Amino acid sequence: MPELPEVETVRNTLKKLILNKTIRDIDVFYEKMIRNVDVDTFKEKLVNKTLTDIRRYGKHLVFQYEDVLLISHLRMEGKYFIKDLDLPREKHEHVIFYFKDGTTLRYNDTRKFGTFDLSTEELLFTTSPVAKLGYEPFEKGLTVPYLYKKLEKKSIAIKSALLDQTIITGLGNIYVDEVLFLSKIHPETESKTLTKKQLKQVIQNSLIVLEKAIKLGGTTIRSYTSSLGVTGRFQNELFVHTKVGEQCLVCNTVIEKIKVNGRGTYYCPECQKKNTKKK
DNA sequence: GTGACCACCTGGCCGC
DNA sequence: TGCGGCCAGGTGGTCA
Repeated sequence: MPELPEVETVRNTLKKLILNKTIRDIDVFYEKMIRNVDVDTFKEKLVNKTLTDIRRYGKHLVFQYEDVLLISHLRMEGKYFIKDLDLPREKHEHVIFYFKDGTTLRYNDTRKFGTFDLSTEELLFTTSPVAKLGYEPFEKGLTVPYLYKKLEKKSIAIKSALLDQTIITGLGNIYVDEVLFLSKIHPETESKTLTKKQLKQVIQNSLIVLEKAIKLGGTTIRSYTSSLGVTGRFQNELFVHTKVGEQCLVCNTVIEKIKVNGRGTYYCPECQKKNTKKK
């Protein structure tokens, strides 16, 4: 599923291919995807607008169409494809943007989980989905004191806390497993018991994992593919995620899979121990 | 304020 | 072969 590195790959690919294109028309085949406006308003605001930039905040893509911002979240299986006008619509293409040059941008989403919101520069950081996001690992604001403050009263598992986009934005199920492995922290460890040294490890390893994943184009597990079928190579670098039954590359212990708050979670029971003392 | 649970949605897989 | 049930999971909403 697309996480921050995959979304960054999509952004870079789309930026090369559709920047400066002007929308002629839009077809919406699954109206529930458009969240904060009705479909008529959605079209009215975007038609005849030219794409001037594509930004990314966490896992959200923000298409800047002059004064209108189109916020797209790919959720589980969202993908963009650029196709010629005359190609027939495929089964899971739910939104099609028709450009004036005869090409189309098609949003394809098998599970229909993806979302679109409209916003403006003024409202982006106050009322849009982007406004709720915490710091990305790349941002200077993500510091040990910040994370300590956010977690000091939380009894939830650290795995759940790192998936909370209002604390750290950009980490998803795959990368949280990898970050916790590299940090030698058991995924069920109570968040408030983490030491500052461990939090430092979490921040450093988040940065390492995400930077490497972006460099390799993200992770291709099951369905994820970025625009035009570009696939990532980070799955070859995974230590624990999806490795259940395989030996840990560090200590040779068999990797286990558990559920943490309903999420499939992979870890090494030898390398990743729960904290025994409160800090 | 916090945390647990559920709904959203469909394809793939498994057992019968 | 066909069918039913379960699983996958990011996010938002609800409820205790």
